[in-house]
Amino acid sequence: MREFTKVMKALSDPNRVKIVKMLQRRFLCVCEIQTALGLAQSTVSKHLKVLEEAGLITYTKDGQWVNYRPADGTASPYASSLLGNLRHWLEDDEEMSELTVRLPTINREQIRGDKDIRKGF
Amino acid sequence: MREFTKVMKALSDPNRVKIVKMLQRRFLCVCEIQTALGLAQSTVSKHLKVLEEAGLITYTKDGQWVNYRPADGTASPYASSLLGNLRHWLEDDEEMSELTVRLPTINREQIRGDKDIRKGF
DNA sequence: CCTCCATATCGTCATATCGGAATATATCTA
DNA sequence: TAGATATATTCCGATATGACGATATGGAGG
Repeated sequence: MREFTKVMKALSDPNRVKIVKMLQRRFLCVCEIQTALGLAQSTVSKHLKVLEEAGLITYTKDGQWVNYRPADGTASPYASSLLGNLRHWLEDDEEMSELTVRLPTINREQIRGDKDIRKGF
Repeated sequence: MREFTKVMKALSDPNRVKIVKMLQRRFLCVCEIQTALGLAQSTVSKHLKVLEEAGLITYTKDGQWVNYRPADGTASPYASSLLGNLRHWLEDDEEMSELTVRLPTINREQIRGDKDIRKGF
């Protein structure tokens, strides 16, 4: 029961659903997700933890970056099923469409560059 | 998006999941659900409203009673899909098993009788 | 070792949620 | 109509959630 409700709760927040669906297009680091959603870095980090503990996503570390991607489904059958459905669900959602268009323009190098600009370099 | 997260949120509470799965066995009135779950009547009524607004359950009035049952699925494709999965999901769940055993012993006439006993009749 | 960068964690605030008691509403019955 | 019953709604308190800023951690490179 707890395992099931944990997956439901993880997917009951729009921003977390967006994260999952973005990751189904390509793996992303925290700062890329932060840029895409326009949230504080700490907020994104907590959302990712919730999704990971529900068995919906996983990650691998690559130097200073942490790359998140959808879980393979071995962690939770409920997560696995929902991940399958989410591949086609919400494809016509307006908020998601906008994100999907912007996603290819977002990358970690660009983000670093933007920060330098803000600092006056 | 909102339609989807509403279904997820509705199913993120253990008591609401129990209600849905009980209704998949047979239709129930509010007082029967109240007895099964051991919650206050107002609490059950509120849970039922959340489930109904998510498109997961529906009801018909029968005199003073309101009979709740699973929705037919036309309201929400997300609700419909989850209802399908919930028919087999959590069948081995311990909390659900206990409920399933007790469910046949619960009926509205018995509940009315119990109240009279408490009042000293 | 020191600094920078990406990420995680902590503290805090506003709001949402779940629970119950009390009350309102609606229906059946005497 | 009056009273009893079933359900819905309202009010309130305790806790959970989501947001942010500030701080801690950990790796990369000088």
